[in-house]
Amino acid sequence: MKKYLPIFRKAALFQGINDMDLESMLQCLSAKRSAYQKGQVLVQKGMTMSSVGLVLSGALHLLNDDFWGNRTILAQIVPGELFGETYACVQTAPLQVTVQAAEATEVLYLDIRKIMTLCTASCTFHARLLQNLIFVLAQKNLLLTQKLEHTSKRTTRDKLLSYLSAESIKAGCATFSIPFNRQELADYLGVDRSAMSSALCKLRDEGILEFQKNQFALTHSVQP
Amino acid sequence: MKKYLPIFRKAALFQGINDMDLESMLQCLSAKRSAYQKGQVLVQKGMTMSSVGLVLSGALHLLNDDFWGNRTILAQIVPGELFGETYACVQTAPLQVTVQAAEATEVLYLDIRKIMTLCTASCTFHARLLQNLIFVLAQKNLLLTQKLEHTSKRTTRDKLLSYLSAESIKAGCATFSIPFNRQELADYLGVDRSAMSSALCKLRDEGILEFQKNQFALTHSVQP
DNA sequence: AAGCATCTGTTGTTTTTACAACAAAAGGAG
DNA sequence: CTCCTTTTGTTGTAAAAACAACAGATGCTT
Repeated sequence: MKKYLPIFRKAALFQGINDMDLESMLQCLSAKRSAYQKGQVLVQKGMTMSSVGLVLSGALHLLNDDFWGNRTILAQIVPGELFGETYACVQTAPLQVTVQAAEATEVLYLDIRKIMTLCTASCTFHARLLQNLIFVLAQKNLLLTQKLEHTSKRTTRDKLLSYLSAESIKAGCATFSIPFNRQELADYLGVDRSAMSSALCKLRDEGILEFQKNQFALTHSVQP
Repeated sequence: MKKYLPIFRKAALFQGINDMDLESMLQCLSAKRSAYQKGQVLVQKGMTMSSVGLVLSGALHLLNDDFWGNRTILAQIVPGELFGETYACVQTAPLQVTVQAAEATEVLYLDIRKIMTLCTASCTFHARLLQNLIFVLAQKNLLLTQKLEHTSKRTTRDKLLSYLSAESIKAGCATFSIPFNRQELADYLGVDRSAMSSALCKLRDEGILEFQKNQFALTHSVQP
């Protein structure tokens, strides 16, 4: 593991931790190494992660393939960087992305539970505060990722369907209300209000959804 | 402060912390309360934050106004939720958003340094690990926010200018290279590759930028 | 109830995009 | 060097969006 010291030294996760501490820490965290070939999929969209991945060599791509096969690169992960930390911190959330090796890549996996649990319970609620902050940041990550998933759709229609079906799923009900008026929704989706209004009414005319004010109902199951 | 207990109980930041601990903790963290009127701006884009804001009542909007006045609502913050935590955790990063009161709103500010510093130094590098994880998550937040800023532009041309000028600033140099080929860049920006290629060449013909392969140079200062 | 401001839907025009199909350039392997 | 693959640029067409201007609906205040 020593040959990766240059990577560890520049890794954000290990800043301020010296080489000696590092080695014992890696054992303590039960770090495990894996290697992948170019194009190989490390984790599939929809799965969950219980550990954080640290790229040792090569590069990864975070991909978002939609239903029709449009592929969006959300990010590129290079040596020293992490992936999956958001989903490891919010284990109830299934991966919204697929992780693929952009080239031959080595990865070090660290168990998130061992990272989060402070050895000595010195100041209980202060430690809890840090854990909560981590959770908040990870969840905000998810919100941003979700918004990106909506706004990355090519047409206003698809942006609407992506957003509304996500809201529907979140509400656990075909009928739901949204926290935006039309102008705010248009701003959120990054589109023109009047064009969005047209698209909305067209969807209603096609019988795909119903609405009045900010109460919506998806009447057909639609692939976002 | 007791009247906000229902808010505190459902606030993600305070999960797993009981009411008694909470009160002493708030003093320990030197929490400070402020009130705002509808439409009032709490923090302006470009500033920095040294504390985290917790909304007690009302609602906030995170706004992104671009150079020409197009306004995007990045998020809505309701009671119990935080704002500014990303920028408080990465204090070198100036706010990319403006925080505005969507209605009359009360906010509780918590000093981030007091949150991050564990009272007893029990397991030094483990605590450091948590701090680093927080930093990583906050920075990923920034990356997602930046991508959103690019992709929320209405035209391919503006998306390109937004992205390239950001890369230029990041490189600290008018000439810089990007980590994508054309197809990957198009995927990242969520646009069609060939249309993007056209837009790129048009910008070159107009003398706004030069490029060969993934080496770019902005020849005029352009407002993204 | 009347008046006013805000929100929402409608329509037509212009601009921009996605898409497709192809041509040119660059890079690698034998 | 030549063949082959990948990448990048070009062009034309059909679809979609932005924009602007307006009309109807809704809600609030007086």
